[in-house]
Amino acid sequence: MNRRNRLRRAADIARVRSRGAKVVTRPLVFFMAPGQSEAPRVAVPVSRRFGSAVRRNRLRRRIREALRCQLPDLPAALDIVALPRQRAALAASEELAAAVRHALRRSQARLAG
RNA sequence: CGGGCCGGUCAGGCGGCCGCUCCGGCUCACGCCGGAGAGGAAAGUCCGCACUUCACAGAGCGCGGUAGCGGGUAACACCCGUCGCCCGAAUCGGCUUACGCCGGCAAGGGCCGGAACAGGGGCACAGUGACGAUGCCCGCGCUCCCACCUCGGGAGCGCGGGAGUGAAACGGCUAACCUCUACCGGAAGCAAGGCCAAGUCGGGACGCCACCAGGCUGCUCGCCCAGUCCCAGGUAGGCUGCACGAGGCCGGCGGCAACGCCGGUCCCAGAUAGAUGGCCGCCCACGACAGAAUGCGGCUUAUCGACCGGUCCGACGC
RNA sequence: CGGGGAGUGGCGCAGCCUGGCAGCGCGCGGCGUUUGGGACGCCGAGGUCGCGAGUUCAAAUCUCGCCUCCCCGA
Repeated sequence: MNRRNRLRRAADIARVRSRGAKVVTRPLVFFMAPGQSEAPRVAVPVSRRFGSAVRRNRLRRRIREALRCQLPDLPAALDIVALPRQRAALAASEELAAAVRHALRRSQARLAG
């Protein structure tokens, strides 16, 4: 997931979290909103309550990998914030990927409707 | 062979597919090719420096730190050597019926380890007495007084002794109490600091000739300066600082060592919601603690294991 | 990343600087008072002083090293 696909500015993250569409899955909470960029952009905030720097880095990398695998299916100009819940640290990689697919279906239905 | 102790190195490996960051080259561009890519503690932030800003950087007092001696270093509370004190197994010696107790010996480990006749302060409880005692108790001797048949009582002086209490009793302890001596230390910190862009651009207080604002800070002096502070409101972007360094490796020389000098060789992370990941196969003793954020030297703490080296004691063999 | 502060009964705090007894308020338990409750009065229980070393005869207090929590700074 290269730099073009990252949601980087603090203001953008705050905008998506406050105004974006919200989809809740077992391991993750997704916020999605239309963005100004051509490419889809993603941010994964991991707070201190997930443990040490090693544990936080590992959780963020696994979530980002799950998102990267679905990157070709993402619509352009969509900003996503994937916020992990407490049980996300124990979730298997397949569970994270399923959560991403589920969120994508829900958002497409919501945007179409 | 048995036992004790010390030091160092590494931090799963190989292969395949899909991905991330930086650098170099090519390309109008999408992109392609090549190279590099977390730690011994990156951690805690406990010390020491570099660097930057703060009156154009000064003085005195205060305050803080260090502490045998010598050396190393950019510097240190770190490291090395050495002196002193303490700890330190079996075997050994002594005692004991025995359990066991006492004493001494190694490698090695630990020590904020200057000064208590420069001064001030403190030493609870217990105890006659605790920082001082020419004082308390007991015994003996001498003198005097009271009483006197005898036993006796009191005062003073001299000599001798004081079990026990307690950490400590005419001799100490405490400077990780103040203090003294020697040496060191200006303060704040890369969210420091510099440049650019965007943006709101109201109100109040003090000051603008010399003290009376502020700046170097706790105080005094000196110096600088036209702004300083508070409330409300706005911004939360980019570049730089920022990675060639007290640098790594190899060899030689000096030194007991820490370390230094000389020569050769190498370029070795640089993110900014923050780069090392995901999946699969094989091997083994089945993988711990843990993720750079200005850089470096230490200390401390966490840590599954693997390997290497050194040293001391005892027993046996030659 | 950097700077600062605090851990003491169940809760909120004092004591620490200047070392020897851990105390205050609320809460809790029992008794009294009341028809009962509250309030009030009397009595009482409850603390490894965050953890581990060191200095001292003696440490909540002094020194050093850890742990947890909180606050501030572009």
